Amino acid sequence: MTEGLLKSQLAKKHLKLTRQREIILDAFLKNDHITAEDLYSQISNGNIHLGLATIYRTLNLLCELGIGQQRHFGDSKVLYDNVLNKKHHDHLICIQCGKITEFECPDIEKIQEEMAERNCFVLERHRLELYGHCKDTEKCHAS
Amino acid sequence: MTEGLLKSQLAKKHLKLTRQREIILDAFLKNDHITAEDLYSQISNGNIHLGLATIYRTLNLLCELGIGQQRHFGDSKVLYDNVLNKKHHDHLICIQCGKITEFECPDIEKIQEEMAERNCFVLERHRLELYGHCKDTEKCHAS
DNA sequence: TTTGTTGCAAAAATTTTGCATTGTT
DNA sequence: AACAATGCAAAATTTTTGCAACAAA
Repeated sequence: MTEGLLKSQLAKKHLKLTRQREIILDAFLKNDHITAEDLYSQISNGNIHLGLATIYRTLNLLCELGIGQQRHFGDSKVLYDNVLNKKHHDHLICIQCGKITEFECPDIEKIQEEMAERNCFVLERHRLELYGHCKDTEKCHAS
Repeated sequence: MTEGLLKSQLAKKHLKLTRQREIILDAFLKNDHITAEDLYSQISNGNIHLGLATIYRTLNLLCELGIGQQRHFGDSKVLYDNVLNKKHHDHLICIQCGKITEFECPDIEKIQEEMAERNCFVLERHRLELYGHCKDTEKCHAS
């Protein structure tokens, strides 16, 4: 299913389906947000060796195909967000444990449209990140 | 006035007021958002030479003092946002001309609080960026 | 067989750090 | 005099690129 997807997406651009691309897509889709380096480690742990450059190239390719999206979240490293079969969403990031939760909020998006218009601006896309403390684990319950 | 501010802020931390720090603060406050590299160029153009490392160190210091804040905006370079005497604000970024406009929106912030709560999350801060096309100049009016 | 892809190492790009020297308090 | 800051060059970090060998169409 995903293999088929990848293949057809690649075919459109006259690109080739390689074993490496299959491996990377598979690993990528098992995560919600991951860095190139971490994906590299995950794949290495499965005793498959791929060059880090290939990971970067493929991750960027997945973004072009609309399967991934780059995010920052204040870190120096880029996180690749798996957006396959997902609607647009924003993120809650726990400052303490690093947990990332996705959410949607049509109400906010509506107001954003208004804000854009008020500023003579045609909105294309947005990025909203909420940082705070999650109450999920003991170490994360808010003070 | 700003000199006094800088001096007193530094004194609190047993840090010293140097000519370089004055120059950098002055230049920084003339901008709303700027990269370290660009600030370096601006200062160089005034025929003053400072090391780039000093710019970085001082910009980071200004962030610790609450005068600046780091931002990403999707670029690889960090933008330093001048927040002296400003309330919290978010940003509209023009994809075409790069223009950055600041805005506030209490309505959105209210909903953010609700979203955080609904997700068992204590909100600390947020980051909202709207990307699109501004209608200000000919080259930027939306299609 | 043609063209795209990989792996590696080297390069790029951005930011930080070590250290001797200099400047502030 | 004591301590912090600067400048420079070197290092660190993250990502991209060139190119020869290889694999897919």
